[in-house]
Amino acid sequence: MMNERVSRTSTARPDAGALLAWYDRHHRDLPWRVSPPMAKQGVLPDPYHIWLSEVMLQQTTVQAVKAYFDKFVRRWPTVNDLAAAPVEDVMAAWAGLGYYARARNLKKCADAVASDHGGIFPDTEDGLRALPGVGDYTSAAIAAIAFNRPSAVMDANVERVISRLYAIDAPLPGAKPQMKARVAEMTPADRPGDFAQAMMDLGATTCTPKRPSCVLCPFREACVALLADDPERFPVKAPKKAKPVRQGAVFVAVSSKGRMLLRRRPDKGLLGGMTEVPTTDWTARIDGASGSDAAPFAADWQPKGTVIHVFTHFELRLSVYLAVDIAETDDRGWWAPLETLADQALPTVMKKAIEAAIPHVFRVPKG
DNA sequence: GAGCCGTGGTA
DNA sequence: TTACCAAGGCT
Repeated sequence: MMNERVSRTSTARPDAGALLAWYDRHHRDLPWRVSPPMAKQGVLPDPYHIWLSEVMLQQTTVQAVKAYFDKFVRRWPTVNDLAAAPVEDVMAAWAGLGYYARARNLKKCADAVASDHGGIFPDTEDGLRALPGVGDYTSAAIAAIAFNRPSAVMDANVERVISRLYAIDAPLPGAKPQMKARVAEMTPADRPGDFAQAMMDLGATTCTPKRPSCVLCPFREACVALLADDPERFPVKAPKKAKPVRQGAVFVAVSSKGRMLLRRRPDKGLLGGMTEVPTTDWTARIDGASGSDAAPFAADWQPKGTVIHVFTHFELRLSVYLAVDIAETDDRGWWAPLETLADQALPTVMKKAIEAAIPHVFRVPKG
């Protein structure tokens, strides 16, 4: 034919079938997932497992989530078990995973499902979207994966795949609606749950941010960014702001009975509802060390160096002080035996500070 | 819409 | 080392 108007300015249409075939061969085996052969026989996963994993996976890597998912399911096998648990236990179990509002909302959501829905998760996107901690992405993901509904599921992986497939120049997050419309038109009525998981697996393992493995991609003949030989240019994002530096001091007090003074942070805000050692406010950096004059009480505070911890929107430099053989008179918190520190709801920054004051204290054996 | 909200892995 | 990024939601 004479239809040689350039080799191929137009590309093949993205084929959901090709992606599903790729998924059948290259899917990841994950603890909460039903494998493709089972899924094709109509086996659906436990909605509780999918909900729990999806909340844990928000802005968090699969690698980090696996151990926490196993721990939660072992300890609370059903959503009713989680609803019956004290929120303090849930926060302590979540400690280290970050974004602690997720843990508070996880508990609220479990309570709502147990109380208002008889322990049964809603099976529609709108019904799920009304639950605490379940937003646009998570409601669509649960509806698709746990209930096989044809929801348009779009996370950061899918955004990357779609932005490259169509070479979308508009920057995120403004381009989200445009991208989601593309996802919706691609989502098949058959196997929508596997399709959603396939898109995310593809983004995580093949259509990676750097050096994507385009030669292995089921969309390689349709991808406009690859045709232009520059997949790494997408997705386009707004530039990020520099992180300011804040500083403060923390005070690790150990009593003559071998217990450490701990407190509970306010429910709202940074590390909300989590456990801390007494600390100053974390303020914009000032010249000169903050010193031990801001300690919760007078004692022989010994400087134990500085801990640097990077949060999402600022870097924190904490001066660590230690005092020992203290009388347990401070009642603005509780005195915890050192061998129980591992059971406390201590976020990572606090564990780092405590470890700086007392090396290896988290390995003090019980009994 | 934009800022807030953790942590650990990777290049 | 620095920078980027991860199955986002809430206000």
